[in-house]
Amino acid sequence: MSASSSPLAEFVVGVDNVIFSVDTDQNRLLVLLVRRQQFPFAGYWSLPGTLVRQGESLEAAAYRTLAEKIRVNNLYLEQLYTFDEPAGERRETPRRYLSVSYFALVRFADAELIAAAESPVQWFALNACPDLAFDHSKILAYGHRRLCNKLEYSPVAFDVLPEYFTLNDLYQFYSAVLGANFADYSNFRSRLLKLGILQDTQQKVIRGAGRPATLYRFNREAFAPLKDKPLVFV
Amino acid sequence: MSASSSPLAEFVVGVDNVIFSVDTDQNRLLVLLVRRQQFPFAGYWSLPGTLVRQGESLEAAAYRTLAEKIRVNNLYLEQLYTFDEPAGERRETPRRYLSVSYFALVRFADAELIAAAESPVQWFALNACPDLAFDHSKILAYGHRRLCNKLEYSPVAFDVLPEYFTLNDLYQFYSAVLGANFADYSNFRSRLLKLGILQDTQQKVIRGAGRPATLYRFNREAFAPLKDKPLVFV
DNA sequence: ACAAAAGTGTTCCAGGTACACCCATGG
DNA sequence: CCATGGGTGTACCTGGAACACTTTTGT
Repeated sequence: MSASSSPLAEFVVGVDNVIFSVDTDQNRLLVLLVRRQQFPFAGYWSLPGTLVRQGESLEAAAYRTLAEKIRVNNLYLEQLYTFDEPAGERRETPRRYLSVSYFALVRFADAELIAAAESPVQWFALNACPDLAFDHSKILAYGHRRLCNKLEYSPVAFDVLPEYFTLNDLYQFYSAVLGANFADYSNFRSRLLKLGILQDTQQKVIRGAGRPATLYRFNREAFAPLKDKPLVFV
Repeated sequence: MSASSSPLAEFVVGVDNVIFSVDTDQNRLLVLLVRRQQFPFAGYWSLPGTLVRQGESLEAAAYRTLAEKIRVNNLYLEQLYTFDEPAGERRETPRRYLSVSYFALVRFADAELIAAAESPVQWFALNACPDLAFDHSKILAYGHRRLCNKLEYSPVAFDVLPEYFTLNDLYQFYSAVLGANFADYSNFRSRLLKLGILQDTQQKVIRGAGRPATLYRFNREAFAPLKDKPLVFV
């Protein structure tokens, strides 16, 4: 804010998105990557990103990047972290680069990838992810931690599940993200039901053998008073 | 990353610090503010901030701002959030401004304010804080939430308490930040002691009337294995 | 002797864990 | 009638909340 003794840096600001989705059928946590075509790191996979344009907010840039790669109706998005270029790699000419990363969770069912010949885009299972360009592996790891926390303390899952879901869908969702090392199914059931935020539509759904499952939906009104209370979903 | 159809924004990047400290004697949570002298918001108090210089990392800029205002040996610092200028207030000429905020906690005992005639700097009790310049009140609120969370899930308190402290010091510290509406003293005691991360130096200290208190110190070795386990301090 | 501060112990209860078990459907 | 997945119930245990009580100092 003060007149400085040494010259100010001029920045170009980029936005990089960590876009997660969960394939509940296959019980896999997915991340969206694009294949770079240009120098540097040509041929490497990287997080979808863009540079911020004049008059465009950071968040708008994040949404634009997302919209260029997939068509999706239901998603959750929040800012993740701002990464400096490491001092070593920093090329001060002509302008310095700053990456503001965003974290998104999208509904898998209606996420439709926009295939472009020049920039292939693809879901990767998180545990079968290649080395990424730049410091994107670091950003991805950071995003994964955030995802786990979000899931435990806030109802993001419901932004991204189908409107009507079974308790088993919900359980699959959680275990895909958190890695199967959490509460067993029946305890998960009772905890969720006791919260009183799931509405029992009397409908049943049959999937192969076994007893039909009840369809539930998330009850936003019932959840509202619990917002930012310290409640735990797993 | 792609050649864009509309021109890129050029940024100047600033760093704004939310610097907290705790006066355990008076049981007050403090935040460091500076009084602005220039337009805009002349006369208002604001968070200490600076513009990022060429070749200077974000974090380095945060440390520099801190060092310009106070001399302190023990502190904790981490990035908080990156704030866009709201679309309304955004003046596109000549360059757009981006604020990366940092969050710091410093040891009160050895924090020595650097008084400069041109820019007064002062501790404010958080609950007696004036309206701040720009959107700094919003940033401050965000920082306070982060502080509360950090305190509950990580041992930042020990970065900032004196090396030797009584359990009551620790309790005062927590209640100054979290606002006295948490566990009572004796439960706090037993929980902390049971964690096994406090080392009982056999020394006692007498402060006025009452039974002498045991001095403890934080045992980093004992804590290491518990790192990033989900453990709760309050 | 009494107040003040440190420190210990006890009782009660909510909520998590780990199971065993019952229910409804397809093959 | 059995395998499969959905759903319920129970017994056990940990850990927090509240609070009574003891210990050691100053005045």
